Formats: sequence, C-alpha cells, structure tokens
Amino acid sequence: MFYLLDQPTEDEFQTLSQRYREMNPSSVQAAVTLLKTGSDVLTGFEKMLKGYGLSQGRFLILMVMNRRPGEAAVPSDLARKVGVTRATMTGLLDGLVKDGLIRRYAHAEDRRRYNLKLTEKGMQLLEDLLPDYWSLIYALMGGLSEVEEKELTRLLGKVAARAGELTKRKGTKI
Amino acid sequence: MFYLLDQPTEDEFQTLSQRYREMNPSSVQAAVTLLKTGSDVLTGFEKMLKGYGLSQGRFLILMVMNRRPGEAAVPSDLARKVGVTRATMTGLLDGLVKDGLIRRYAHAEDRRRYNLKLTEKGMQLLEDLLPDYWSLIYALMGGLSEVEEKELTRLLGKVAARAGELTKRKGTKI
DNA sequence: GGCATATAGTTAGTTGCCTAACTAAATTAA
DNA sequence: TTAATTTAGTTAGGCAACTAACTATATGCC
Repeated sequence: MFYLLDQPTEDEFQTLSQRYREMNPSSVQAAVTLLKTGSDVLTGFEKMLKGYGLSQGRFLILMVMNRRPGEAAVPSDLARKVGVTRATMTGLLDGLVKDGLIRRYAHAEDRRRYNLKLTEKGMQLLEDLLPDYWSLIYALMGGLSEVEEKELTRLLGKVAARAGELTKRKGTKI
Repeated sequence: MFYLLDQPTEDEFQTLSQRYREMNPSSVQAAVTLLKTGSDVLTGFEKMLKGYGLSQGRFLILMVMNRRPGEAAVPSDLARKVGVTRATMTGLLDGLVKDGLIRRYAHAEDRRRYNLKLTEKGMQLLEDLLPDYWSLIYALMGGLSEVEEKELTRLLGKVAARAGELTKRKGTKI
C-alpha cells in the first residue's frame, strides 16, 4: 500500500527537480497523486468490505460469479478474471465455501477441475452489500461531474494501457 | 491489491445498471478504472524497487530522508510522513539498518527516541535508483501531454480529498 | 497408442503490512 | 511534586497476497 501522507511541498519539489534534471515535475506529480489516491480509495473499499467479512479478492470472486448468477464457474478461470494466482484462489475459495457463500460441484468433463456456484446466502450477501458499494462510489466520485468522470476514465485508461505493457514483460528492469 | 483483469463488457455493464438502479455507471467505471490503474502502476513500481532490494515502505523512508540528506530523522515522525504505523516503522528501519542504508544515533533530548541518518551507501543507492524511477514515471505518463497530466492531477485531487474525508472517520461504515 | 508437454488445483513457506498489548520516558494537571 | 495521561519504540501474532514445488489429469505430437 502506497501512502506517503506527507507529500513534498512546492519548495521541496523545486529543489528536487533541480537536483534531478531527468525528472519531469508534472509527470511525477501526476504519478504520485495517482498512487496516493488509488491507495486511499482502495483502503476505503477494504474497510467497507471488512464489515461484510470480505476482502477485495473474496468480493471480486463473488462479483464475477454474480454476472451470471446461475452458471457454474471454475477456479482457474476465476483466477484469471480476478487477477490472482491459482494458489491464492485456492485459499480464497476455501474461505468462501467455509462461510457458505459458494459451493463446489463435480466437473463433468475434467476431473482436475470443479464447478462453483453462488449459494442463496452468497447472493443475499451481495444484495445487502451492493447498496453500500454504490454509495461509497458515489461518496468518492460525487465531486466530479459526469464529464469529469469520463475525462478521468479516459486519462487513466491511457496510463493503464502503458502500465499494462510494462507489467507484461516481467523480467525487464524498466 | 485490486486487479480485476477481466473488466465487465459493455453489455454486462448495461445489465448491471439495470439490475442495480442506484448505481451510477460513469462513477462506477471511473472508480474501477482508478483502482485498476492504481494497482498496475503500484505493481510496476514495486517490481522496479525490488531490483534494488527495496519495498515501497523502505523506498519512501529513504526518499523522505533524502529531502534533507544531512539532517537527522526520527522514527515516529517518519511513520507519520510515510503513512505506516510505528510498529511497521520499527521493522522497516531494522531492515534498512541491517542493509547499511541508514544508521541510528542517540537522541540528545529524548531518551525514548533515536536519530537516523542516511549512510553514504544509502545515498548512493538512491542516486543509482532514481534515474530508473524517473524513467519509469516517464514510461507510464509519457502518453499524456502536460495539460493532460495536470488535468489528471486535478481530477485525482478531487477524489483524494473525498477519500481522505472518508478514511478519517474510521469507524463509520459508509 | 504412448510419451512429452501443458494445465488444474494444492501445499508449504515468504513478504509486507497490520493491530493489540507492552515498557519506558516525557508531559500535563491536581 | 506526585499522579495521570500521552508519546515512542518494540514485540507477538494475524492476514492477504505472493512464489516455488508438487500431484493428477488432459492434450498434442511422433
């Protein structure tokens, strides 16, 4: 988690940009603000989810499964969609099963896999939670007009595209 | 860490916004993009830092100390500035001392505290690392014009202000 | 058809942060 | 000026993710 509560003052920023000529002040400021804001927002969500006994990973699994509530899901597929490793997925699913939010079923064609379905309890948890989720988003984004929201999404999309490129080629030290 | 590699398609998004009337599509999209982009960018930095034997926390400590390289710093003050707990700071400092990047000194006025200074090795590590740091930022932000960078910073600032408000009143379930 | 390779899920151990509870020292208030 | 409160740093234990190594099954190629 990236915090840096005490961001550089304007002065310190100036000093830095004199000491380090290669640095581009407006880029650095945008990047630092992105990291800080992302962390704060993430922390807000985690706090809210904790009230329902969920972590980000557990919540995302439920949300992805909730896109097609009746259909079966499969662990390795969920791992790809949610963006965690299969090892992590095992642990997350164990927890969700233990809490009765999802259930495992045999997989007809492939004996390595198994199917997963949301239980009634799992669906109900989402119904209870989602109003809080939407209103948290509203609380965070409410200061922006719809035009600003779209502009933010567009600009972040540009950064995300480049970040995606970079993280793909793992070994490379940038 | 928030990933959700597989973001909802336009269709699924439509279905969702029909099922959940309180949700505001453009806000949700902005929030989800922010979380995803923030995570990706953070992951990129962590990967780069790992090549120098640093975590975000360790790096931030060095950066904050590097603002005034000669002067002494104090653990609890660093913890506030970097945004970690004092307990976490103890561990981070132990690591940095063990690696010879900083050194502990007695504190003249307060026997509970101690002073910290960057060693030569610590300063040198930053000199080695920072070019990579600036160029990673450039790699991430290079797709944006300076005007766009400033607009992104401005929009994120608005979100950050609200996120800060929310995380302050801890107990409250939003 | 049989062997090499790839994929699925699990297990064990690591990392980087956290909270809660503690001791010691400093500060404030009676 | 002693007692209560606050602050500083540490310790112990927890949590949510990770990587690496493993077994079992499925798939592709000769």
